[in-house]
Amino acid sequence: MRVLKYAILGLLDQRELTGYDITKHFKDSLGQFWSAKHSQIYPELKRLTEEGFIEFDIRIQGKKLEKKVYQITAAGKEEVRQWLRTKDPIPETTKDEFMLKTFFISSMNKKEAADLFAHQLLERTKKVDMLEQKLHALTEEDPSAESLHSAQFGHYLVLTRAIEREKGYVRWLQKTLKRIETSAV
Amino acid sequence: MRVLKYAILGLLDQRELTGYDITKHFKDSLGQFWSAKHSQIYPELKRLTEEGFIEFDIRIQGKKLEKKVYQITAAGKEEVRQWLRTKDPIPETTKDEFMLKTFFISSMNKKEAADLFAHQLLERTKKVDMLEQKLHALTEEDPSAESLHSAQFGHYLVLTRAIEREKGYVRWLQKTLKRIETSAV
DNA sequence: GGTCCCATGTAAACCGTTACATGATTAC
DNA sequence: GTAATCATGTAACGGTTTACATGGGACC
Repeated sequence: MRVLKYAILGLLDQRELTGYDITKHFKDSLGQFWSAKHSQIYPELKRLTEEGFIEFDIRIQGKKLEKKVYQITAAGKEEVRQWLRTKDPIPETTKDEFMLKTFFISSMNKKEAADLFAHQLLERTKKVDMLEQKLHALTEEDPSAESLHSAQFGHYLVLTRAIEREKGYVRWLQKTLKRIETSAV
Repeated sequence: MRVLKYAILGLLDQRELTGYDITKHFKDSLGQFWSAKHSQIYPELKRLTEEGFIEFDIRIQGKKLEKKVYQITAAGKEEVRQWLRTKDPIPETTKDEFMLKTFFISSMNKKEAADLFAHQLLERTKKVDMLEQKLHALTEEDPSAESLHSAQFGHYLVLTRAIEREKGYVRWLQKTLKRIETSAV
């Protein structure tokens, strides 16, 4: 598996980055589909360096703050390309605690179920708004982002996918909430 | 968190089950949104018994095969109800390795990207078919499953949600694949 | 001087998968 | 008899989160 390995190599295949920069990328749009904490990233960077897939320069910020700027090696580039070509089977399970609760809806009364769904609908709607603002900011900044040849195309694709995923969720929540509310007690 | 704890308590709140039965449930429709292997389930059952949320009877199958049939206790029922009422914030990240690769589309050439998307489209389309067959089987077996008051309503909801989730993914894949194929080299 | 952000690490605990291990029952 | 399924467990490993721990830089 070691997906984090490839996530880091993929990012470093675009530009040189510090561990801190990588952490920030996982808090941005990419974080909709993959993320890791800095406590996992720093040891992985150390390991990838030992394996020869990446290298670092130490740069001085200000007076004496040392930071490690990582670059991908030729071996690292080959490793990333091999991973990108690999077609894995799709996972059986995509974990979703809300849907687990939904499976147990017969253990809730009508009000409890309606409250749960209303809350989830509100949260997911807020998320759609947030994502649409991000997409707006991206296309403002780089109007060519929707083109295959833009360096931002991957960024554009994950945002559009995240938006459609959340909108689909919202539509299903609205439909199901109505069904719960209009059914006889 | 301990979501597996609640998944097991939720299942046992519906009916008594063995560890083996619980394992099977995670391979069924519920497995679209939560699952665990038997190697995780048996230790969790032991722990929940020690915590007083469940109990078991030993039943003899055939001549001497002993099986543990677990039942939820009053404390377990209260624990499940408290969890079902809890409104958690939605997770920032839903891990999806294919979308991680998509984010790195600028590291692929046009053919590699088209191949990757075509494969994913095929796999997701097969999954939609499989899920629709399951929904068909469910509504054949219990035509009242779409009603809030059916014991199968939770089962019906997870299936319809899984189908819509996968269909949304398929539509986005088709749209994006077309965009990749029709763009200039 | 304080607050927020930049920057890097380790340790412990927890969650999850793969592999190891065993044996009975059912249906053909 | 033999294969598939029922049934239960443990051990080792790997991935992920939370907490611990430290210090510099930029801005007000």
